[in-house]
Amino acid sequence: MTVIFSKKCEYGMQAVLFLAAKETGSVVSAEKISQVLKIPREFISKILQSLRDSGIICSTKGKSGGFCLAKPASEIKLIDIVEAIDGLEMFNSCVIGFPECSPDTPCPVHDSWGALRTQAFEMLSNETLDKLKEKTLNKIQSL
Amino acid sequence: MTVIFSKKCEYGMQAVLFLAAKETGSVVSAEKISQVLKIPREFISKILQSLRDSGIICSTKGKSGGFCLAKPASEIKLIDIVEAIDGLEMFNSCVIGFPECSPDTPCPVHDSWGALRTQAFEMLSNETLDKLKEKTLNKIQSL
DNA sequence: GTTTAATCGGATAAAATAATCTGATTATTG
DNA sequence: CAATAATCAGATTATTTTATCCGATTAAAC
Repeated sequence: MTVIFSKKCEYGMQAVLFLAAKETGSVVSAEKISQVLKIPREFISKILQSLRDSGIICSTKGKSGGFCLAKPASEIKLIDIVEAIDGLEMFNSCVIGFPECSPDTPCPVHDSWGALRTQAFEMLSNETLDKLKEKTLNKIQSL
Repeated sequence: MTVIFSKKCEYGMQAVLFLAAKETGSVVSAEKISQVLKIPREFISKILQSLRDSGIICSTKGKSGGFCLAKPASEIKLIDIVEAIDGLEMFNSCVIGFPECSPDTPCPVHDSWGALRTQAFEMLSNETLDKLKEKTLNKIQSL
């Protein structure tokens, strides 16, 4: 194995990036997202529901219903999606699994790993969805 | 969730670091490792067996048997343990789960994540067990 | 040689994650 | 108002990962 984010989180990021790449305010169904991103339909539905509960996206029911961003793409960061689905523990836990890895009782790679982890956090915090729009469109076309 | 390495891999790294912190040639039983590192005994046994199959450690059977490094601590890197247990795919797969993420069809964070991933790989490749010996001893005392 | 303390190997169990099923509700469209 | 197309909620199933059990084998110590 070796996973950074859970499947839920990966799919969630893909789906929200997809929504952000659409014209503002346009509504997309779970079915459509499932088809374009090749994610099992019922699974992405559940993930979208939880992201709605977290306030990142909105949903409308009924015919021609679907999902859209809950706020401008410039105000949503990748780290928000990670936090909503997987949580932020990984940014504060030991990479080799020792308990209570802290400056007082550091693991053997505490400092070197800590630096990397901070960089990863900052990257995910800097990347807002609008900045990624064009690249997202390109990637989606290749799927 | 959000995991870098599997539990197996985390435990494996801890155990091999522990062996490397002992005097050269000393043999440690799975029971002892389990107690010191607080890892379920039967589970760490299996992990140690697989690391022996990978040639990273050796085992001797019978009374006063146990495990020890298969080569000098200066010749074992953390990445070797990761490779043996979790494999190296994570260093070549998309962080947000898109298929075929490559320079030709990059995901929206391909470049920024790629740089971090390379740094992580290099860190794990530079850290040999002997360099980490003292820090390992300190950490183990705090458990 | 018998006891004891260890690994070994194969099967099994438990827990977590990923995915699916089903039926209800909601709202648009004709 | 009936048909349709969507979300919603709860239950269930499947798969993977984590952990355990048990009997066999091995070798040291007495």
